[in-house]
Amino acid sequence: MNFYSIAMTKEIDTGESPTVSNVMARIRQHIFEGIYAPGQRLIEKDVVEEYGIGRGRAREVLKSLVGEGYLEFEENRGVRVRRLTRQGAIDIGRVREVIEGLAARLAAERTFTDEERSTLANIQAEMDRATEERDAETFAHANRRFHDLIVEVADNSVLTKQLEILRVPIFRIQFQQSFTTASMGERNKDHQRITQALLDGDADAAEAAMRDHVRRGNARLVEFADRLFG
Amino acid sequence: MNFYSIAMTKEIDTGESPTVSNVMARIRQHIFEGIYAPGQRLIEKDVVEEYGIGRGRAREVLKSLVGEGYLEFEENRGVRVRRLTRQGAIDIGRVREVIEGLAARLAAERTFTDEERSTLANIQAEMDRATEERDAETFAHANRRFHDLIVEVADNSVLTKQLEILRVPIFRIQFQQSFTTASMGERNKDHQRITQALLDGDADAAEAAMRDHVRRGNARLVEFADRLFG
DNA sequence: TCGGACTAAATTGTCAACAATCACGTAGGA
DNA sequence: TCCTACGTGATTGTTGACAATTTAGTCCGA
Repeated sequence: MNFYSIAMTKEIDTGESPTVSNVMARIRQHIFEGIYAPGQRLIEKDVVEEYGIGRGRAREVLKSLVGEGYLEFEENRGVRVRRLTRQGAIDIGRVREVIEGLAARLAAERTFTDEERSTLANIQAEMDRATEERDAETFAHANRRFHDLIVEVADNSVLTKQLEILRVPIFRIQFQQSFTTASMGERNKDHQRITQALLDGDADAAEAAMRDHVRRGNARLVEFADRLFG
Repeated sequence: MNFYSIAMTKEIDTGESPTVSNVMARIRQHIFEGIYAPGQRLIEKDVVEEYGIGRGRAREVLKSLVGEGYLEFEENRGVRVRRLTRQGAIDIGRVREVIEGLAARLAAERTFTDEERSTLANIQAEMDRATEERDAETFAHANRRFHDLIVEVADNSVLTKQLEILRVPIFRIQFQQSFTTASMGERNKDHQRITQALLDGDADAAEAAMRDHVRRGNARLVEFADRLFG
């Protein structure tokens, strides 16, 4: 499962009313891509028109997304895309650290298939190359596939879902930040350590390396956000 | 914040329609207490009558709880209390292990107030006494307060919410199991280690001890559930 | 006895209309 | 100029009725 393709379900273009889960997936994707920005209100009327559903349905979809943590709700004022405070970012970061660490542990505990081994090696090689060539965009893309692969191999549905939600509010910031090549060398060293531990099947090392990696990322993230927003 | 008192909000008995969040809290509490058993369907009409709200509202409340993970939804068949598969219990257990571990770490990183220190010491003393006297009920109660205190001191809103949801589906099983005095000695030894690490402010030790403790609990839980359900 | 088709009740899905509330601009007076 | 009061449009809250679907029972024939 690749969480960057949450809403890659095909459009139903037959004039039929889209399913509730379909609409939810599309809104999630919009939030993820930043089409719906943090703090932006989602007006029921707009959702109704945009997705071609009734208002009752729209309200239920929005309430579900509130429950999942994508949206905030305020009485008589509807919903808006969840905003991130400085403290919230820190809180998320610490939880994300241990969850991503667990993903690495679980992945390392599993016996990799040959295909998984070569996929991992290929992604690592691509990141090495991108680091060498200071190609931030390629690195960012490979970075995503790297983390996704680990979560996929970890094969824990609870972890997958929680991590998806934890990643949403910081994804945009990470994206902007990723074009800073300054940290690329350090980040790739982390990746190499993680990759090695995974291929060795060393769960302790994999978890420790991943936690260090995420912790450093969190520190950069908070610093970056502070520079942006004061 | 004590997550066992989620729905302790007072009844509004004025004939007024209860607030949405109030109803949600009460349903959560019912699920937690097992009044709504896993797999049990929640019929919209019943919810409407039970809580005195309109059906539209009821549907939105239920959809929110689906989003939060308390309920499962199936098209044209409504919602039911989330069921737990064997694999699901294992997946939850592994995530819970690292989250509770993080709670212990965060708690240990904080400087305890005198009041917190004495509260912790009192709970530990109560558990020691209960273990000595093989008083399973007292032990179970103190055990809850112990884990709640740590989460509260950890003071991380993301952690608090995630842990609350993770605990729901296994709470009932833990409750039945808690009257088994067999593991009480072992469990209290774990608690002592955790308490000591917390009072020492040793974050590494606190996290490690808590993770070991939860991992052992998970193992007992799965074994217990297997005996129950085959 | 078994199984399939049919009916009726229960339940969920959908929609439209109306009420309540909020946001915002404007007019009037000190 | 400033501030309050008011009114209007925009938005959310709520309800009820009706449609679609599922569920459960019954009848009937092989």
